[in-house]
Amino acid sequence: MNYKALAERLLPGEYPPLESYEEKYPPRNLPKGAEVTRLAPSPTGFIHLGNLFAAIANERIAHQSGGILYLRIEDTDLKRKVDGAVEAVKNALRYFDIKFDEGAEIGGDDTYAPWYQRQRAEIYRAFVKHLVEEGRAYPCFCTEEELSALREEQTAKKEVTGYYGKYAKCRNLSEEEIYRNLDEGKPFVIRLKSLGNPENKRKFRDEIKGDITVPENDQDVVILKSDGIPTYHFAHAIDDHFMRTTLVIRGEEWLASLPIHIELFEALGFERPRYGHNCSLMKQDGESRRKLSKRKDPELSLEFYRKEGYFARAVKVYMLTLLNSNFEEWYRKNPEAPLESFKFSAGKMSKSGTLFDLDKLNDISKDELSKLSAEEMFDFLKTWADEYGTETQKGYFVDREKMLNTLTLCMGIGGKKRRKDFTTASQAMEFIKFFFERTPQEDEYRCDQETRVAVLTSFLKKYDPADDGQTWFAKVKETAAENGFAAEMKEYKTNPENYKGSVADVAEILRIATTGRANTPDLCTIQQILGEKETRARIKAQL
RNA sequence: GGCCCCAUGGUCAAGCGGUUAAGACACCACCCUUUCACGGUGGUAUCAUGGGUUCGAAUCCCGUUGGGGUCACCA
Repeated sequence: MNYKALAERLLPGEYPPLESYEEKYPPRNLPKGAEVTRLAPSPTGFIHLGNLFAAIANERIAHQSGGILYLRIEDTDLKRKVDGAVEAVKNALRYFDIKFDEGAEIGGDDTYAPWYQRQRAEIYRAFVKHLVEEGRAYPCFCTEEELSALREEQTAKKEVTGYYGKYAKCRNLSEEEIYRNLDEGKPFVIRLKSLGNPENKRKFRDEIKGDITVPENDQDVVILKSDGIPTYHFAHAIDDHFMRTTLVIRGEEWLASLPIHIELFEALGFERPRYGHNCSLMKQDGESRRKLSKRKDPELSLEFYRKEGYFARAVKVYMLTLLNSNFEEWYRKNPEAPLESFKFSAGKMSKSGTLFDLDKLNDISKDELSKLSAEEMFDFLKTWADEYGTETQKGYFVDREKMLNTLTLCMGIGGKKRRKDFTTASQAMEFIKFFFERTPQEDEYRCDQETRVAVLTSFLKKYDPADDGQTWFAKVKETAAENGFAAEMKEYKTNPENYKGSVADVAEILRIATTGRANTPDLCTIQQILGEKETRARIKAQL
């Protein structure tokens, strides 16, 4: 077989010599130990927590080693393309402070561009042509129908499915048959002529999983599709070589195709990058758990977290605690240190699937939010409200002074202990709402109407907006005593049967009457800020 | 089904041949309390299973079971 002629027929025309690509995309001039990592999404525009999870790992590893993180767009499949996707991905990641050094629409060093795989067609084809010339790749004319028939046959016979060995029909086509097919204008793909045998196992060192065994590949995988564009596997080998990637951190779902990638790198004569296959973020689905999916879990999209107003740093801290098990302890000891100063390590990444735990995220969110100053909170909430808030909510920010005071009170700034009442911007906006209007009753009074009216009436009689906190609370106690409630907690606890309840219950009645809720900051201060008129009006309305 | 990965409380997990098997979230109780929160203290709860190896196993080996991933001209 004249492979040279076949290659020319399959991929006609002059291609630059292979070495020229080595020169065009030279090894990077980086300090020793610097890692080059990448994020390589397909342009569906959809990005979820699992993607962020991997993104943070790649970003940390690149930047803490003095290396490079770049963005490559894997757009070899037109069906996946969505307009504006690259912008969407960049925005989502920027929100979480993932910064690229170079890549699609990033700017920076363009030595290794283009960053869209579709624009790299020539490089791929040059190397495919080379493989054909060497007899390591061949055209395949099988139709979709033939292929699926083959599948069924193999399934029925309980054999491994795929295009390999004796099932690789086109592998053994004669020269005449090939040219006849070509002359008839039959569409074709180009497949790798695999030399492997899955019975042979190889030791492989994975940066996350450690030593694993990998069977040799024997699948004659498609490397160039009938539209002349490579498949993921082939593009991966070419791109990660010429973009000089040193470490590929990618999802565990790729582990199964590692044998293909190993063979491809060897066939091309490239040194391969190191790999780390990270566990997927899982979701509880009824009895079992499964990996996060774009289709089934839209609520886990990054967009969802922005809409809810999750604090980016909190999400990042949570991801980091999942990513590196020693992070949490480090963070506890170094609460003030920038997150970047944590020594991230691929070897510390979990080997088994991790269930996403919203409770934990929420806890971290409260902590992170409680560290903000009133101004920082103002900015955080305003940014959120500008994009996602209602008109009413946007209005809260008009009177900056009032908003700042409100936040100061609601966050417990200046008090002994910071409050931690809300998890997200949208929750925060709900929480502070009673300042601007009495919220519709969220919590029910836990007493009968008669008691409530009696309590409120006697409080109203004593109420004086000029009272300071102590005097105010003394009056709450009096109100309690007058209505059969214990004024002192201790007294109530020793003889609960003597009372209807304690001063706490009275305070709750007043709180609900004033705000609509049982959970608010200091009630006395709230009433002061609301003013006498508003306070009286709100309470009277509850009689 | 074949192949590969994984296995410590409800969840995230420390542990690397000898520990009372850390810690965090959640849950419960109590304490603090000028109410709501915050905070503090304590508690419930884990080494999937069967065999080895060893004086000694959560830790090493093998089997079993269970969970996950993957088997496209998708990435």
